Amino acid sequence: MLNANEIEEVIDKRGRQILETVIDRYICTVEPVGSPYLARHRRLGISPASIRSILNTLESLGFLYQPYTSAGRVPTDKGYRFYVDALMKKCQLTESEKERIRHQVKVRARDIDDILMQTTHVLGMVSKQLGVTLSPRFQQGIFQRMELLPLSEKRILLVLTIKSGLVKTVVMEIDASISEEKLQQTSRVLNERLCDLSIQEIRESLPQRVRDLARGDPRLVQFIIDSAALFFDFPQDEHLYFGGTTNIVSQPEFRDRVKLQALMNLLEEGKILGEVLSERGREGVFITIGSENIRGDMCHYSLLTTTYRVGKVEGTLGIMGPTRMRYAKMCAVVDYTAQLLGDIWGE
Amino acid sequence: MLNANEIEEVIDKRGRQILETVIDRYICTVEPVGSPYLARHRRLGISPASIRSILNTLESLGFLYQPYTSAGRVPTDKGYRFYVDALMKKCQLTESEKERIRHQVKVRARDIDDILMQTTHVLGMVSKQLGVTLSPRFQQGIFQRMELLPLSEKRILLVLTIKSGLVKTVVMEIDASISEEKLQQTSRVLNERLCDLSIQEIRESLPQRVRDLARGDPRLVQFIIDSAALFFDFPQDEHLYFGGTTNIVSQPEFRDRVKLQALMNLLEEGKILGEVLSERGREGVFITIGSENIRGDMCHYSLLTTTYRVGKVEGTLGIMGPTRMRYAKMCAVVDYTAQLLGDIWGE
DNA sequence: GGTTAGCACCCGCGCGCTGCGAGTGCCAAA
DNA sequence: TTTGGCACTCGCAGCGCGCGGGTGCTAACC
Repeated sequence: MLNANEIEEVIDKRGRQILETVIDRYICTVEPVGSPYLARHRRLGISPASIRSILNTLESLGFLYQPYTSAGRVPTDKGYRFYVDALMKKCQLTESEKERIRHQVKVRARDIDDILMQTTHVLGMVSKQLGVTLSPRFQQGIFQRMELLPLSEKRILLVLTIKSGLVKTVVMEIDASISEEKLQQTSRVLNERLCDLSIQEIRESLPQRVRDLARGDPRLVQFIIDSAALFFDFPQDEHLYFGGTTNIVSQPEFRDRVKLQALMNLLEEGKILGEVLSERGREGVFITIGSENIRGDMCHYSLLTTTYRVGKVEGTLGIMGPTRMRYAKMCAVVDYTAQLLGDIWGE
Repeated sequence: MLNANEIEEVIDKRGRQILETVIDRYICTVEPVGSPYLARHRRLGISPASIRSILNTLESLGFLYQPYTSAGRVPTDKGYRFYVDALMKKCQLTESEKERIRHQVKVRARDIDDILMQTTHVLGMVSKQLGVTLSPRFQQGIFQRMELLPLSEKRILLVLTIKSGLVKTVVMEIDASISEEKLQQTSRVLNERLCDLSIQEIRESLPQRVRDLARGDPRLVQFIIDSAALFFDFPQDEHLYFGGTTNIVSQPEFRDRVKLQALMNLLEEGKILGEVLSERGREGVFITIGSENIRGDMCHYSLLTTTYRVGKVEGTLGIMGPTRMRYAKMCAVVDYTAQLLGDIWGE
């Protein structure tokens, strides 16, 4: 973010006003903006000719470009960046918008999966872009308790609960039959040892922590140690939700079928987008615009994300769309939604 | 399905050959098929003129239509229906296709959710259509065991296992604190009473079955009875997966943006499609073509589904796409995939 | 010097015209 | 009943053209 002096150095006040107007206008109409419109629209008391010369300098600074000779101007990624950093006014959601989000998120909210799904959906709907959510990072959670339940002869259910209230179940297949009593003993002793550690700590030091167990079934303990990677390491476990494809498909930038298909690929594959999202741990709303996204084919989109908290566990949610989007509004939506999610889980 | 005589009554052999060729051709090219192509292609020893007269009768029977005067012919829904019922030869997948499906389904198959997701994805990929899967109908399952685990002061985790190996967890919030011992007692006695019943039976007769319990915590039992609808009734629980949007977006019928958007809506909303799928309990592959689908906007698509089994519990999987699709091949794909899913779960 | 009116010029877009070609229906002859 | 011939239909791609929005340049103006 630039401060006032630095901004002044780059463009003077009139330049900023014009850049802002161009961006606002282009976001609505998706058409190049020309000097006549700017002269008519803004009470700047400036003639089209003067505006043209300002547009010219804005273009030479790389904030605008002309799609072809003697067309109007279109913002560049750099232009949007300047807008976001220096020009954008903070936007508040109206009470009815907030209400709509609150309502939708709570519809049929039975478990965290439901909530995240609904949240993503409403993010998409309200923003008319694509809502994206990454499920909380389980590994940050604090171990609360584990339980081992017999399913059948050789299959055992491991139920892992995390302090924030998350519950995770894994089915184990073990090549030996173990009595129910042994199971209970084992889980009891494991619970004692692992209490209050984070999942990450457990994963890193499980063998040392449980090596010298007196009670419990040694084969089972060994099996759990061997499979620790599976139980306590959830690299792929960050589930990606997305919602609002309906909206984004109708955005004019996706007239081009190739682009649309690329987007679909990106979504369905999920891997790249998941990785990108999981690397975005920052305070506040984190915005990357177009070519600032270097991964995959993301360079045609803007991404607006923030961190939400479910107890002590963190996840990422946000909005993805064409670079042409209402950044101020989108910021507010993302921010409010993340906050709401934290509140709901607090209840 | 018509028998040989009935088929003969409707169209003679030459007519059937021509209808089949038109359909095969149209499926590849997505362009109206004309008499010159048919004369060239098939060694029928028949001139274009004769073919035209046959095409004429096929059209008057409603199997074909002309998109405009003096264009070639395009199959109607009724035409596809006749093709599927009477003309289509059973198609076998090649070993490499089977291998591909097997491989994909098992990638990262950790729990049933993963498997179904992967399955749906591969259904979409192999068919180049949209793969759709409805998760198993939990209510048909046979109760095996339940476990009550304390999460915190007033929150209890209910773990419900079903004979086929499915596991379901629900977090309960109860307005009283209950000792761990009481919990165990309660779950033990409930397990005795509910053993070997189907979830559906339990849902219908839970109060009668547990009314006169001597042991266990009465408040907890009452709470479980009161919430039986929540625990044992999973109307919305049939989760809908879909995969392969990438493919279907590139199908030429979705050039039309409105259609594409309608499709996206159908998918994302999920409700209608979910209902439609859940009503399709039939043996074998069940095919409905275009206007035969009366629900929602489904009348532009064909749906090909079958039932898969996970233990005793059934689910539905299939393929959805434009009416123009390779029905024989798609049948084989759907059939093989369902079978595979049963086998995997058997292991 | 910054601002502005005037002007020549640029270029995408929509429109109408046209010719081509694929395909048809009809008819008369085989 | 089949077939070759023929006139006709109609979508489509290509082309040319004029419109209009927008520009840059220049010369005059404050």
